[in-house]
Amino acid sequence: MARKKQYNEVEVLEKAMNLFWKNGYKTTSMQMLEQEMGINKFSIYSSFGNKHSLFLESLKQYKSRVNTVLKKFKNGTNGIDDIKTFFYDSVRSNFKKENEKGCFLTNTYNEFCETEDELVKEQMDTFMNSLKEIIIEKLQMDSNKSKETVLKQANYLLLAKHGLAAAARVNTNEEIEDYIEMTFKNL
Amino acid sequence: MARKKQYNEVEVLEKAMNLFWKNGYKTTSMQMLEQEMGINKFSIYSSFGNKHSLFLESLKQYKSRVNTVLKKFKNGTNGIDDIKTFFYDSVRSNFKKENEKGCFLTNTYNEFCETEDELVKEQMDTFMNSLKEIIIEKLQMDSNKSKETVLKQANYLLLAKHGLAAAARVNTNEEIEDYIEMTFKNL
DNA sequence: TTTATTTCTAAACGATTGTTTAGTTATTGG
DNA sequence: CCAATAACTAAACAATCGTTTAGAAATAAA
Repeated sequence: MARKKQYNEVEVLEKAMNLFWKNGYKTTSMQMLEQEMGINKFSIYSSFGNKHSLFLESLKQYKSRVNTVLKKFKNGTNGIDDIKTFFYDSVRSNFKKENEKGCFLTNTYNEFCETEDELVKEQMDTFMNSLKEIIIEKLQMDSNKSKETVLKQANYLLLAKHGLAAAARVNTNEEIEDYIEMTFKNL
Repeated sequence: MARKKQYNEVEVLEKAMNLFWKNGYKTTSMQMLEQEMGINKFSIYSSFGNKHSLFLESLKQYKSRVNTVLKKFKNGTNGIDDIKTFFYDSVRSNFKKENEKGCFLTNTYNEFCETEDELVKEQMDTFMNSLKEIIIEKLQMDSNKSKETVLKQANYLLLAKHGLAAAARVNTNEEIEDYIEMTFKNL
């Protein structure tokens, strides 16, 4: 028995996510969010609480999107080749778009690694850990590898993935492709 | 015929650099700088102009420090081994310290890559270009490599260096060591 | 149509941002 | 010792930050 919301909460969250993704947390102001989301500050606060919780929601939204890629990754049966495909899939979204924003999670990791924001760090860690698990799983498919080698290579690939995500913002598609190919030559 | 400065400009600049290095530009406030540098806002402004120019000075200070490592790198005669040594030297400072701040230039690159701050970008580009030049030079010492291979490997190493710097903030010394060894396995 | 309830607009909130200014303190040269 | 000059302290500046609030507009049920 009252007025209806004139916006879709998922749609405006998606827009907020893209803005945080591009500019980071600190640089993105409520004024910018207002403009990008197309709704009033009041509406933002009534739907998402405050800036920080809106950021956390954006992170979760991103993770649920990434989860699709992660599931495909997990379900593969080709060992190292699956990891390579995952690397390509991770930067694939950037290949199409005009503006490369890298990986939202990695960007956030870099922005928050000196802070004491436990909520954000928690979001990061759960993702990194599940990623590491899958990579180890894939590497273990090759029965020739010792346990030590598996762990060493997993660390290598995790760090390479982190670096790739960071570098994907400023490098060309060709450079990125070369990098991935070279990375897997070493295994 | 007047009062003397009660602080050393190079010393306080070094302290400002460390704060920017750790927290980035946006997160570091004048209040934080006041406290860290141990001098009043007035003194900061009279010595360095404003926050932005203080940041640029901090970048230059960092670059001049890195230049020592870069010169050693350039003067080597061992080709790829020199590059590897340079990679180790680049993260060496982190090995000792309690708090890993990564590479100030890479951190800045990541923070500013979506902005239009030409002065900061200029500082970044000159460094990246000179780095790429040296890497190509080193790779060319191996006369077996084709021109194409050299360029491809140079791009690979530059991206790996970028990624390493980004990851060095959140990874352990062991992981970093493993990563570098793996990176140079098949060049 | 009226009334209750919710969403909207827009202005204002206190706190913090980077920056400036007025006034005090200290040091140097005469 | 005195006067001139530079560096200090501390308060205030306007602008912007994230956040809240009061009142108008709109919609559903009676």
